[in-house]
Amino acid sequence: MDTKVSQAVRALYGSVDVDVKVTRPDPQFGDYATNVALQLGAKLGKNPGEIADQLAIQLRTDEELKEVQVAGPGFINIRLSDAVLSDNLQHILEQKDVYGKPNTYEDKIVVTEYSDPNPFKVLHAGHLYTSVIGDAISNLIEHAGGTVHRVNFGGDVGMHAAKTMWAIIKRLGGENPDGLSDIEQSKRSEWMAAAYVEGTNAYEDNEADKAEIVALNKRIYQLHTDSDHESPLALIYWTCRKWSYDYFNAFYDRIGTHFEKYYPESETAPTGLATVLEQKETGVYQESQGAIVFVGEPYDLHTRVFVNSEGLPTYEAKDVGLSIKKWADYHFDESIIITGNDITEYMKVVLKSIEQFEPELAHRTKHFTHGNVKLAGGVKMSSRKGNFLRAVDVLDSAADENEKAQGNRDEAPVLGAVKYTFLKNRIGPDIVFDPKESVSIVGNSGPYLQYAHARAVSIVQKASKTAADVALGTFDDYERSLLVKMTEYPDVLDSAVRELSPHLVCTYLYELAQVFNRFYEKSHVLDDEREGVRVQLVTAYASILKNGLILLGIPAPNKL
RNA sequence: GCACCCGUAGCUCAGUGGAUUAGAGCACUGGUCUUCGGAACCAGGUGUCGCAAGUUCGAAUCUUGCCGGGUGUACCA
Repeated sequence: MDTKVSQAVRALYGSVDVDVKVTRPDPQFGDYATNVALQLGAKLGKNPGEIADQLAIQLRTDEELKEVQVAGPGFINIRLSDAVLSDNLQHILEQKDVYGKPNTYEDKIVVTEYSDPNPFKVLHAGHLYTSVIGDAISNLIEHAGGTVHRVNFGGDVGMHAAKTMWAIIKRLGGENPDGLSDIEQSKRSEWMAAAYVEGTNAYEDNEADKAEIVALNKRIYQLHTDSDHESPLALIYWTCRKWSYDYFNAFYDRIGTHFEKYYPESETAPTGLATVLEQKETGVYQESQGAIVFVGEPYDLHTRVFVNSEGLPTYEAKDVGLSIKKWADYHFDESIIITGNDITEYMKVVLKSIEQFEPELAHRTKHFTHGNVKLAGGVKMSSRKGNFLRAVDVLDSAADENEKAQGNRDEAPVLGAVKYTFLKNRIGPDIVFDPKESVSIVGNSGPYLQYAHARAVSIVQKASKTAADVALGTFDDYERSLLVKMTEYPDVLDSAVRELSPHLVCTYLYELAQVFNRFYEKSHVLDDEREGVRVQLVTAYASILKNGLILLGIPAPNKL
């Protein structure tokens, strides 16, 4: 449609520099609309209404357009002919699940990094949120032709690990690895989460404990440097570290996310440290007050510590190491790091420092941020106080809700409800989550769409007529509005990929389902004289719904 | 203090690099249908689009200044 309008403009006004924009207006106005005449009016100093009239005359010569009307100060509203819509329907049916596939990332290698939980800590609602977001974005890029490598970065060393380990050792009555066998498998993650809280409180409240934790932190780094898997401390550390990864993997299995690679900080730290020390010689990093920093002020950023005065790499250096490792492992065209927006400024400093010695790497790296999950009523989550939402709490409350309504504990609608709740909003602002209200299973929700899909599939399976039985010809109003809505899908995907905005897909699918439900309410499919046509419409509709849901990471079973 | 993000219906949010009458869901009230699978459909809104200026034929959308909330700002991650 862009092309058609552009051609009409060129035919009448030559090569005017104008940004031809075609939108999808309210269906009562048309299938498409453009305000190009208003733009031209301003540019050429003519009456926009007259320009619109002339363009309309030009466009009416196109047989593929059924209606071209001028409205208001110079908008042009356009409707497609039924013949074109028939072609579109055939196209959807033939292409099936690849209908509307954009090629934005064709032949591109993309590394997406998200979720990033820390071993020795609990998975909270924020990890679930960022995992769902990261997954949907990865899916979108993949669908647009990219080769996507999903990776996960996590702190298996550092103060949080030391805090947890300190409390664990205390609970074991010393560095006594045998005591770990008393902890039941199902209790392990909770037990470690409690140890983290205990260690954090000790660190904040007691100077002597704090000193012990700081010392323990260094010893844990040393375990890695020495490849120590034998000493009592090492046995405790490696066992608990494995418990954490088991816990993560079980969780990712449950939500259907799979990472190709974990980058534990213990592996990126040495690379990061070495790089920072090396680049200190070239002047990228500087010594300051016993630490090694990157001075950000010349770039309108702030100064951050990369190696602390103990000689240990901070998160900054570990991130430098991570970037270098990812670059070496994948030689990506684009690296997308998806995190909360609280580290936006931090990441700018890290990337700016990398840009000094590895510009190509920095330029190909994109930091994409989302808001934080907040509890309703402005309650702040605090792991210390224990009033935070664990990731499993969110899933379990959705499961309870679903059981109340449907009487079963199927996971598909639970994932649908949770993921859709997280994805339907624009990525950026904080999202408010009310554990009591839980997640929605009616209205604009995942289960609504899953159900809509299952119902459509069920109808198709019962149909006796197929596409071949009927000539398409013309469409009635309900058929037509469904079909027009379906032709919008490629545009939606294109925007969603360009803007990495899964919520555009959510909004669209919901609107599509609403249009379908209106059609469905008024138009009988089976045993109707128009069964052949309608079955095709329902088939195409189901394939788009399924495609969209899968892109969002939401299961779309044929039966619920 | 400085930097960045966010203020749209009672609540949670859409609103595409400007436009035809600012829209959904939830909640509330009423209705539809002897279900092609009711997780449905239909009807019901007097919203200071945070406030105020500015630019324009036209601003929720762009600019500036305020107000309010959040986050970040050197040895945590």
